[in-house]
Amino acid sequence: MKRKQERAGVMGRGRAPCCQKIGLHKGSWTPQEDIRLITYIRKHGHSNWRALPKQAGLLRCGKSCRLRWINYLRPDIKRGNFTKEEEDTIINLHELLGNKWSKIASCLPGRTDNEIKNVWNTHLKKRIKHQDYTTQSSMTNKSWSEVNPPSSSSSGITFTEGEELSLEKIEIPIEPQLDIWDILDSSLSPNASSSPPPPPAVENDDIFSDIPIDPDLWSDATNIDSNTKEVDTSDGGKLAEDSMKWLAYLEEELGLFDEAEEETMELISMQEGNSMGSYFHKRPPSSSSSSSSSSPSLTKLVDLKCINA
DNA sequence: AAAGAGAACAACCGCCTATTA
DNA sequence: ATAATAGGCGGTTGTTCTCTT
Repeated sequence: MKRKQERAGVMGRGRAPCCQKIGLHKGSWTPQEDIRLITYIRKHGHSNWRALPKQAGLLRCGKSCRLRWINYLRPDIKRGNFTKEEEDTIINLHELLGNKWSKIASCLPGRTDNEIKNVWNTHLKKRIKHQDYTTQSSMTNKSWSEVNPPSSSSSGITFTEGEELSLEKIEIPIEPQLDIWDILDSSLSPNASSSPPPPPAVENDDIFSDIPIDPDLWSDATNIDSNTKEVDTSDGGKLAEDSMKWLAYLEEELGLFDEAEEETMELISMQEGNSMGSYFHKRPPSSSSSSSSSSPSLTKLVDLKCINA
């Protein structure tokens, strides 16, 4: 940390910081910031990360917002332990691509490059070292993939004889990818039984009233485009209700639950066990790595040309 | 029950690349 | 063709959690 401070303290030299404004928040994101970011992106999208924090009223730099969204808040993030299949896929792809985490991540839907990088650095690397060690005595002059041929029951990546490193296509088993917003929307139907309320199409700005914003910090932020506030009042009642449900759900997941809102939460408690919950768990249960209970239900052909490009 | 060690994870930093003016 | 800018990527670090003693 000290080194960082010293480095940061060298003004006037080197590359300019991405954020000119001082006074921005750093470190862990608060639940309030998360809600603010989610709500803003849900409503306006994220076409311009640099301008986003200003317009969303966040005291963060755009990069920080982007990272938070991509690595944690994105609705299609798959959280929880990596399956054996996913781990084997990472190992195989790392063998091919090296530390190209984003490319590896592109072959693992729902996983982020950061997450994959962490998994690799924490235990996959060790596992490989161990495997190398245990096989060293009997195997010589063999690549890792030769020593550890992917079986059809593990990684799902198929190596055709003679084309080990020139894959055009790799079969990667993936979980069926559900659009979280579809899941949420489906929860509105009378028959829906296990999904959280849908995110609102319109934000309720009142929820931010407790978040102090320094008006000077974003002094040029007063021109938040009111035209982009696509408030559709034609169905205002339902939208407001959706907003309440969605925000209440977020608050519960983010630990902001207020007993005074119990009434609202009753709506949500009926939907426990929903898949959305996994997206907001503070931290997945202790990851003694691979779960053995995965059952890939889809096999996707991934065109590795995108990787080679 | 407390302390220490190690593991896991979120987030930051700075460089690189693509895009735009 | 060049410079400026924003987005993306990979390496690294600090904090928190879990396990062991």
